[in-house]
Amino acid sequence: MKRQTTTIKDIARELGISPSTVSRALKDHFEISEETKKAVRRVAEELNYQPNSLALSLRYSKSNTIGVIVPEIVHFFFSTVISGIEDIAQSKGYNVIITQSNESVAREMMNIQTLFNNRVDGVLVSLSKESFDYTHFEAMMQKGLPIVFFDRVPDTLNTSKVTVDDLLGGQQATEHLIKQGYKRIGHLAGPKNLDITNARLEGFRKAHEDAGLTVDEDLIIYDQASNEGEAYAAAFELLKTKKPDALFASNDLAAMGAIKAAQKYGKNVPQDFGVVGFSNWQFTALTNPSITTIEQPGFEMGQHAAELLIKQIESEEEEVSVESLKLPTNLLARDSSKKV
Amino acid sequence: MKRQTTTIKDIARELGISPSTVSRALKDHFEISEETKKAVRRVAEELNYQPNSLALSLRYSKSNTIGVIVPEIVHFFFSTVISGIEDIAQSKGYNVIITQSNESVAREMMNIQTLFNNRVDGVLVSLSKESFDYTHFEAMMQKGLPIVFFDRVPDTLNTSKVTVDDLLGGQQATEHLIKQGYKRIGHLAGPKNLDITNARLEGFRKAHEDAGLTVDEDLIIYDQASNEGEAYAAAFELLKTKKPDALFASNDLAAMGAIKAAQKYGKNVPQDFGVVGFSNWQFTALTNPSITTIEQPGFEMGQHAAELLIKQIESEEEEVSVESLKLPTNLLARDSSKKV
DNA sequence: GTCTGAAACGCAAACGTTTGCATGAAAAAA
DNA sequence: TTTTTTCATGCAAACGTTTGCGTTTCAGAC
Repeated sequence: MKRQTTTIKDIARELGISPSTVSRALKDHFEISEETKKAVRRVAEELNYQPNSLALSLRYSKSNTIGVIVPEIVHFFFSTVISGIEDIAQSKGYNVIITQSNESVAREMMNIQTLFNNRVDGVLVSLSKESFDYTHFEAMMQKGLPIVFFDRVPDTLNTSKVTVDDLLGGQQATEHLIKQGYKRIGHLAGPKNLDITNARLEGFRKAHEDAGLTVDEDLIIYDQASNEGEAYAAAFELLKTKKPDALFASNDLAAMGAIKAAQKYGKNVPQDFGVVGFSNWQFTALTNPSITTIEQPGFEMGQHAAELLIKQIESEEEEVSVESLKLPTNLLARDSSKKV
Repeated sequence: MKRQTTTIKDIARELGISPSTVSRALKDHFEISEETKKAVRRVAEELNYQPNSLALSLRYSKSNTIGVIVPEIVHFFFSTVISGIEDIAQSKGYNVIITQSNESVAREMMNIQTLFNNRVDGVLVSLSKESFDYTHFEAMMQKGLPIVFFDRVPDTLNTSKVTVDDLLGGQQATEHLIKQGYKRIGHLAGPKNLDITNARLEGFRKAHEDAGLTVDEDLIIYDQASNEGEAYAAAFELLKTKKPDALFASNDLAAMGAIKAAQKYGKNVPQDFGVVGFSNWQFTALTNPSITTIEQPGFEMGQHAAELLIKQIESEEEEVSVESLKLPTNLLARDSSKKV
């Protein structure tokens, strides 16, 4: 079935004038007479004229579209960020094309290429787990494609990024546990090579330091937190051998595993064992006990990233301005850590 | 910063031939000599030529882009559907533009208009809660824009739709409870005006009928299931007055509320009170007890909807073929209903 | 020598819009 | 009346690509 649209030419034909006059009339150009303008507007209304964005994009070499590459859409945090992106984009007249890398660099490279070929005005990226090499992004940036990274950002590339203040988050979590009166606090950390792992750990240390406590290195377990079962096992082992009385887990799933381990071990959460997670996944408010966690401002992150990108797109200047934003985290104190 | 791209003209200039020859050479046209083809391919490679999709879209009046309108992205089910859409779209060479209605008709109308103006080849829609009038969609369809609805579909419009078999789901949930030995099963239903509410309720009745049981109408509560607290109150009240020994909730949040109410009331879940939810939200596997629920195949729904749409887009025929798909649900038996 | 035919390529229009410049008519000034 | 000015509109090119049709060139047939 053919798409039925009315173009400027149709209006022109209808009125017996030229397309250029119609174009100008619609833009309220001063050189067009009131009469003609009125007639054009009337016919445009009648035929329900809608400008063809494709033609405009070609003409101006600007598509008013921004591309997004996320590891996966089905993820509370990422979908929240996307929602924030969509919010700003919408308000500034941009469309949003979503692609997912599924944590694969190969797919990521395909995506950025496709987006480029589709002439998006800029791209927002959160890296896949496999991405340690950033040359595919660099190449695009050299061709003049504005890119802003968020959450999972490249360490070396000189580019705009928006992240969460993981150090602060780690600090808030730990500080909270200390204030609640827990003494031997363990940490289920992420993989050692990730920036966020180290930042959260640093926050963990800083909170101890600020409270005049020393960190027992044996209570820090790396890379056993990628899912609930793994965390359960690690926490159980830790309970048996090192006798912690609280645990700061680097994500909420791990926190859940830790709680179950503690309960299995015979501890009462939170009375004799406190747990704090990270990310504020939806389920944390629903479990029993509900889980204390660190809220990451995903929506705001999307908004800021989109704003930064659009600013860059619409900037007249030759050299791009590089800005880095670190958004503050927020402690959500729930039942899993309320000793009193 | 100007975007730096190479066009067919650049290649033509470089070789001193005409753009048309370059175009044909790149498409391996038979009227172009081997020599020229080779030269063109070499230069195209050198200059890293990438065809301008915008120009192609304009030329062919086809953008290879499909639009999506969902109530909200930050929702496990919808993001799963989107993921399925993206999967098919990607494999068939389409881009996906995402918009959200935020449950507002006004926004929905804006979105469909924007998508149309951006010349998407077709649109996938899940209705907002406010959408009882479908004229804005009808208008677009009359203009030749293919639309396929999914999940929340219009009852009257003659169009392709993909839904979940809610009747089957309600039946599976209820049947399961009956088989587990529960006798007085209540139902926290959705709003009365929704199709899904009635379908699930019908399944609830059918299961009773099949088992030779009669439904106690007093055990059916409408529209008290939109969040956890509401469901908690409704379930508690029901427990006090009507003494059910099990509850089929029309969504997982409500199931959670019902579990908490039952526990508060002194019941042991699942020993003396069984609960089944609907949707298989992520948290249902993590709670204590884990929640038995009905799995809705969101990813497959996205895939099917996208396939239907693309088929319609690429169909040569004048009149669109209307297809309705009902996807089977699946019972996930967990702890909240395992009496034995 | 002219003619035919095939091979290889170029011209120009088209998709829908914008915009610098030219053109036309009418009104005002000479 | 002629010239200048003003006002309103049209022409054509451009964005990048494709494609029907025409043109050029050259080899071979007559």
